[in-house]
Amino acid sequence: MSKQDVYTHLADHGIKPSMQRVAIMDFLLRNRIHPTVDVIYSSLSAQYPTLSRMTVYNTLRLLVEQGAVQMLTIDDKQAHYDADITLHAHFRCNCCGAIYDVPAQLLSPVVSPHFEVHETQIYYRGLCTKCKQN
Amino acid sequence: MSKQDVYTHLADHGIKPSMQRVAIMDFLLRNRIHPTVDVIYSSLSAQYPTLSRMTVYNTLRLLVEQGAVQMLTIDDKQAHYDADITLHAHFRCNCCGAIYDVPAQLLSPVVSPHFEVHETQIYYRGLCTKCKQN
DNA sequence: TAAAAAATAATAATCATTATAAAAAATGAG
DNA sequence: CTCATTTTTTATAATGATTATTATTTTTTA
Repeated sequence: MSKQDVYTHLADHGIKPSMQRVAIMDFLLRNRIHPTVDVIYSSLSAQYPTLSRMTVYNTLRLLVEQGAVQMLTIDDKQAHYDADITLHAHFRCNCCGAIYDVPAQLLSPVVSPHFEVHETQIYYRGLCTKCKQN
Repeated sequence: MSKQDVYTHLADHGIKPSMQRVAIMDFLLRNRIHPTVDVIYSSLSAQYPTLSRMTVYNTLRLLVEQGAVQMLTIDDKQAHYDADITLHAHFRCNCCGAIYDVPAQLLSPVVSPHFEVHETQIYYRGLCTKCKQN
């Protein structure tokens, strides 16, 4: 995953690259931790001191609109973001808040002939290994 | 669905009945529209003028904790609530915001031997019939 | 190179939700 | 039944994620 790959990924989704967009997309591609806006902002602040939290919000909205990233609403407090847009489910630990990828069983895409489905999300919640032990 | 059924439903989940709790549970059982806190509060305000929005929040938290109601995070803006706790999925129209019940295909409950799954949610998003026509 | 457009940043505002504390209602012992 | 204790509800204020607004900077283009 080189910087060039990030440019390609953005271009594939019709997004013009800027320093900030590349940095945010790159962070999401390298850190598959389903970060929040604040995690992204805090992580990039050191390297990009002028970065604004607003730019993180704006960029993520753009990335989601263009289908380069998906937003997870598994956490009722704040949105999480995932650069992996292939079919998979998510597990969130109710104790530590960590979100894990889970292979998704294939679902019939036909919800109803009347509804036009654009997006499918499968969420599991419970306790992760670490938190079960404590 | 009589008032008595509401009392039974609450008792089955270890919840002591109060006028407010019965009213909120009753509303959820009769109105399968996946309402928000505000919809519930507004709908009951006429009949219960002293009802506080806080009581709606508190009661819903209790109902969810006791498993009498499930919270939906399909909408990133605000929580929606569903008295139907049987296995089913949800479809949300991105245009009008309405949330519909969708029969759920059975999912293997085994996410990972390491995770203890307490809850499963399946969300679809897209366009409903009405909004497709416009 | 200058004007126009796009993107970013700083600040303030919004709004769902939570925290806190006071008031009211229910419970229970004597 | 009555007073004290606990529980529930209510009112108010605070929090915090997100959005709106507007100024500034950067990029594009003529």
